[in-house]
Amino acid sequence: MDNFNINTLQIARGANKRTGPARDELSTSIAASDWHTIFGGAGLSLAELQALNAMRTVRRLRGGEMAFTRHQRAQHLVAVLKGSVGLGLARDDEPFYLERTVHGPQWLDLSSAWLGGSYAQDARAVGDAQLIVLPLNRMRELMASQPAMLDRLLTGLAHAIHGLTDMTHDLMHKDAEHRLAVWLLQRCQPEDPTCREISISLNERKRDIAAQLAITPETLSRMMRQLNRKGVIEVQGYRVKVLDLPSLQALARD
Amino acid sequence: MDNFNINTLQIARGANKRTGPARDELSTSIAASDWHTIFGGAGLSLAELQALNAMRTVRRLRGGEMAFTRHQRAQHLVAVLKGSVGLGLARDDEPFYLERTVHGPQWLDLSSAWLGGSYAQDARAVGDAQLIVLPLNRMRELMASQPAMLDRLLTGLAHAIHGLTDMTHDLMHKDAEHRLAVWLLQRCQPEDPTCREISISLNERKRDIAAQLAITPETLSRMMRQLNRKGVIEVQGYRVKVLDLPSLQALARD
DNA sequence: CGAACCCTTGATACGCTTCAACAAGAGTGG
DNA sequence: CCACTCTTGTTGAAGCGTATCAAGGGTTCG
Repeated sequence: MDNFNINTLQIARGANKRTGPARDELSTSIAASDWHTIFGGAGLSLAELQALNAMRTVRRLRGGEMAFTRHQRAQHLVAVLKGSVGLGLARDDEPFYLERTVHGPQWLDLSSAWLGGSYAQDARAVGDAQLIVLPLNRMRELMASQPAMLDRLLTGLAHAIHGLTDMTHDLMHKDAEHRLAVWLLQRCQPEDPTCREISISLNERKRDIAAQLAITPETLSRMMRQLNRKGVIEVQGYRVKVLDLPSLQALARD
Repeated sequence: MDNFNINTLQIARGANKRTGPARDELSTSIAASDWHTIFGGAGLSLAELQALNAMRTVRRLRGGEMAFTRHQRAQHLVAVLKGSVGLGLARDDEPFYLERTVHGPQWLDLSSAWLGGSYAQDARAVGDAQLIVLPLNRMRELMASQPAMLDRLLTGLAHAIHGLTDMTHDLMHKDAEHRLAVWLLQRCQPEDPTCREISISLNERKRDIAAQLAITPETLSRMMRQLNRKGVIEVQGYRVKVLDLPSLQALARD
């Protein structure tokens, strides 16, 4: 059958082979657009950009490498610049208890540092990834001189809270099919609405998708097939076509 | 059998009778200790206390009254001063979809206002309660003049994130018995450890406890009986005695 | 080629919900 | 005072949703 191997996506091998640790790099430049994405779209002043670029460290991670663990003291704000990083719980036995995946330019952990303790979760790079690391004390200084920066951080934290609130709500009251529908819709958001057929390409392992939905890979497979049978989507390996958008939205709405 | 009626606790009647709305009051005074509890225990300066008392409004709620709804624009930081307020989803049919309950002096919603949108959830007073309402624009001014206040807010937001992260973690991976054990332990924390018998008094309806644990009242009842049979706790109506603390901790630990 | 990893499918088991019935306390009104 | 109603919690039987276990096939790597 149309059974694609994940290696096509160049993810799993890197995530399971333990290649040597990557070195930190300072020489990488960060585009202003990436800063804007991370800080919520509002206009960053030139002074802010300069200050951020002066304090930031870029850390390159190979697939499977830990970004941080919950035993480390959190003294930095951490964002993902490129690639994907999974948040969850590392266990002695291999399987990483994945709970959430953070993609592209986005905050990875904005909250732990302020509490003066350790990180709340373990973080592991899914594929190769790049991290932006900002020391807390220098961020404090920046906030003192640039009050606008303060709002961006508060907004970021508030955004995280609302996302987690939604997540707990769904976990409490919605079943797996609903959560999958929400996830699929979130994934075909930026597509062109003029195109009649909306197509999603899954660029993670399906078991990682399942983990984020808090279901087993087996259940995810069954859900996919079920939606396929209903004519809502068409699944071909790592390619999902949305055939009946209204139905999918109905499943996600309630 | 030992079937206590909830009315003994003077909660349910107030929560279901729709008594008239209470009027806002400015004349209530707030103890400095309450401010400290809300803002995380660190020392608030005299100037900060004065500013907070100058901007705050105290709102008295009768049982069942809405504190805010997710259709209102969030322009205030809201804390619970006295009583308990439930966060969740109000539905057309009576039953309020309770997801979390906030007790005593504690933040109720610290995040929504920063996003410039509406509240993330509906909030409803469980019994009679008092709210502290702080206008966002005046909090901004205070933060500008008192940099320490900024840290307190960031810490509060970070604390909320960690709590929600734990919640999602438990919902994803832990069963009802575990969550109940965690809840019970959280409730007998401030008790005197020298006393051989730890006793907890449930001052909410059991169905509200169940809602917070994301289980049905029936399941909660069964779990209680199960723990009772195991000799871990002894249940008598709204009085729970912890007989075997180590066992309870073991259930909560993993 | 075998080994390792992935996904899928089926059978079975378990946890929890749903539905229904019942007991007991509190308020209400005759 | 009693009957009636409303609420709450409890208990049991049945059923749904998802996990678990086991087996099989596809692809890539060494």
